[in-house]
Amino acid sequence: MSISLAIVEDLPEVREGLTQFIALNPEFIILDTFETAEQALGELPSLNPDIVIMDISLPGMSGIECIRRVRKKIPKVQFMMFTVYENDEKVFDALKAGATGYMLKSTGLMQLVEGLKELYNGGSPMSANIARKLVNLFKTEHGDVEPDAALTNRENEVLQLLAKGLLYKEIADQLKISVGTVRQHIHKIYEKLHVQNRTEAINKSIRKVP
Amino acid sequence: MSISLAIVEDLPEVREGLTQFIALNPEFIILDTFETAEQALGELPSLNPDIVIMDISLPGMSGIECIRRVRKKIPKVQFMMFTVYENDEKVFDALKAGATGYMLKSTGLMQLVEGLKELYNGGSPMSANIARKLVNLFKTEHGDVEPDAALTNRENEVLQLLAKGLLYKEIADQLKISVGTVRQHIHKIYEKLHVQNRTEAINKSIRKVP
DNA sequence: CAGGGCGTAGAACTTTCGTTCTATTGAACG
DNA sequence: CGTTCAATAGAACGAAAGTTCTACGCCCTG
Repeated sequence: MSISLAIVEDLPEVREGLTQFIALNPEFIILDTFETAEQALGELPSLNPDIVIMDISLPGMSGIECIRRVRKKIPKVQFMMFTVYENDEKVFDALKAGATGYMLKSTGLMQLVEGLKELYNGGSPMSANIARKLVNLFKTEHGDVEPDAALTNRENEVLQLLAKGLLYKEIADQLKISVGTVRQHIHKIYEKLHVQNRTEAINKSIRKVP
Repeated sequence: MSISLAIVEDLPEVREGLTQFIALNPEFIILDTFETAEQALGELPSLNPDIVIMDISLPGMSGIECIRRVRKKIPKVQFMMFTVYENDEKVFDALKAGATGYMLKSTGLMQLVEGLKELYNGGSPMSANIARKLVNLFKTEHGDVEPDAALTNRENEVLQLLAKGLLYKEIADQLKISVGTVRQHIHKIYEKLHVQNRTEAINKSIRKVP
């Protein structure tokens, strides 16, 4: 059972290099290659490959936008980013859009081929540098909180209500305490979370837990 | 310049297998090996290796707890998990504790050695299955916010920034428009969403909390 | 080409938020 | 038994947020 591929890559040398190298490997079948996201967008839904190897910087529509749109039509296709971009924004945007593999062009074709197999088997192969970005983000969002940053029970109650968008007065009424106390609790919460306002506090605490 | 290692692993066969295989590779020096987390905890701070290869299931203290404690003393040491555990909780706990590499014992020694090099060079090598867990978590937490159809493009842009907790002034700066306009957009947003303030708007559009 | 939606902008105003300071009570701890 | 901390509370004040009104240029559509 072979793995069917499509390639979206504007540079002819890279595209052909990829095609030829992958063709050496009998597990893969390359169904088609595209130079632009627009072309790919038209053809991919009917091609329905197992995996699309996707560049990011393309003339016209970006590879990321292309993923977003193609996935609406054929959600089970896997996307392997294969690009030079290594900055956080591009990486995270690609993953948000639905890419599940992310290999840098600098890591070489051998690893790419290994990665394609892993991707097909449900893994998320990625260059170690890319994985590090994810790990770092994960740690900033879920990292062990400093001891003094732990909120008290009461503070957590207040935070829950705060997160609903209630006014201080409404929170006070609901908890049967005064507005002054509410203010006090909230002030402490902001202090412990190192934030300046309600929205930041919510983003830092509530939204973290899936 | 060689990479110095320590190994924490209770099973003698695995420990010795690792030692011997890695010894074949001249880039590495194994400073010491430990059978328990407690032993490691005592010795690692003075050994100060570049990388610690860490098992999770150990008699007594777990490898994860060990990482947590060792990192307090020598924060720059890198930890490579090398374990059979593949369930989400263990993986995420290890990463929270400070592990930066996570390879499954099933992936083989060759890849482990490759991973050690990548870890030393600032990457986060991990088995593709482990990376997939991270990617999935990332997507559930940062999943694309499909812009609310009722809002105009501009209004959606403003809402995104509003949701980050930015001040009106900051939103204005970022979008290169005046604060008056920002106020105007936000007012329209609240009107369309039938809400009274920032937090309610975010709950209704982005977080979809009822 | 008139009308409507959109994006822009500012003025004037009220409400809410957030900070700072001070103070009291009760529980926990060594 | 003093100390520390969570929870309570209020006063006073400045900083943002949010409302209301007005206005203009642009583009699209009937």
